[in-house]
Amino acid sequence: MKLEIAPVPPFDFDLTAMIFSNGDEQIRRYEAGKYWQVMRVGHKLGLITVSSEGSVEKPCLSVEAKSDTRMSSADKKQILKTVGSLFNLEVRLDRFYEDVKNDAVMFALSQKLRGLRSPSTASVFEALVDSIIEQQISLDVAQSLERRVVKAFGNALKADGRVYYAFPTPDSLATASVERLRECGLSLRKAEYIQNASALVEKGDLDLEALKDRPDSDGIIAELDRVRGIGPWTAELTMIRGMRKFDVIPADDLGVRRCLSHYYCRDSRISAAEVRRIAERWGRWKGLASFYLSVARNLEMEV
DNA sequence: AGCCAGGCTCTCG
DNA sequence: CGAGAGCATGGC
Repeated sequence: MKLEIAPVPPFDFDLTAMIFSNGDEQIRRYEAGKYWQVMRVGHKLGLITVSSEGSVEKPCLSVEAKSDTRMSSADKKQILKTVGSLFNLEVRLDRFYEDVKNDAVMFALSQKLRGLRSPSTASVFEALVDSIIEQQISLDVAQSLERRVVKAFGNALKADGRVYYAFPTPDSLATASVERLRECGLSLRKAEYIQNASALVEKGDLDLEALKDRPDSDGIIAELDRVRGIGPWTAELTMIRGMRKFDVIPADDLGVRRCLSHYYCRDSRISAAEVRRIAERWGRWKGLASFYLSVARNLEMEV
């Protein structure tokens, strides 16, 4: 089954999908112009493949879905919505670029990365769990732990003779034993954090999707902060990746500080306060701007 | 080899 | 209370 999406330009699908890929072909991967991952569609799973049939300025996406069962029209609608969320298609990049024009560095980088969108997760829960896993350890380590958790607790979908995995549900992580979580390489603490937070979500005591709709970012951070294992860093990362709240910036984040310092302070050591001061110029786009900086740094771009 | 990596909690003094 | 140890794995 094939569907089409014509997003608001600009959108550089290939650049965005490449960055979103976690390199594991059973979870999500971008290869030879095609991006794929398993999605929840209603109560079933579907393998979704996305490719670009347009350009950065005239984007057009082709979306293909494979499932064990037939897709209804409601299913198709949901697939389109989820793809839109994953790639943040509703974000008005043109306004972001317009709003950072007063910042020569950010403006130059945003021109070079024109059409890049920050990837999001299908659920807030996924962003939360990922963020907990990523606490303190290097991204390489975190990614390997994430893959193990997804394969151990996520639902499997067989398609074309291969097995793919969807991100685990709150229920599956809530009922997972700490021992089995630890077998994925998680520390005792993180295993407890994840199990506990998943149980809160499962019981309805922590309604992440409802939190997402709250307008005050400080309130959301405060609410998330009450959960064991979630501090400001984890809350902010969850908000950026899972809720599309770009008015926050994880100022304490080691990577954010390094990137920001590279482009604005000649690689000198800077404090979180300094990060916040500089980030003020990006207004409601702080989170997106910091994402642009990290990508630029990874691609070794210079202004 | 050993040290550090996109934090956070718990335990001391 | 504020400071500091402890945590897991992988890369350098």
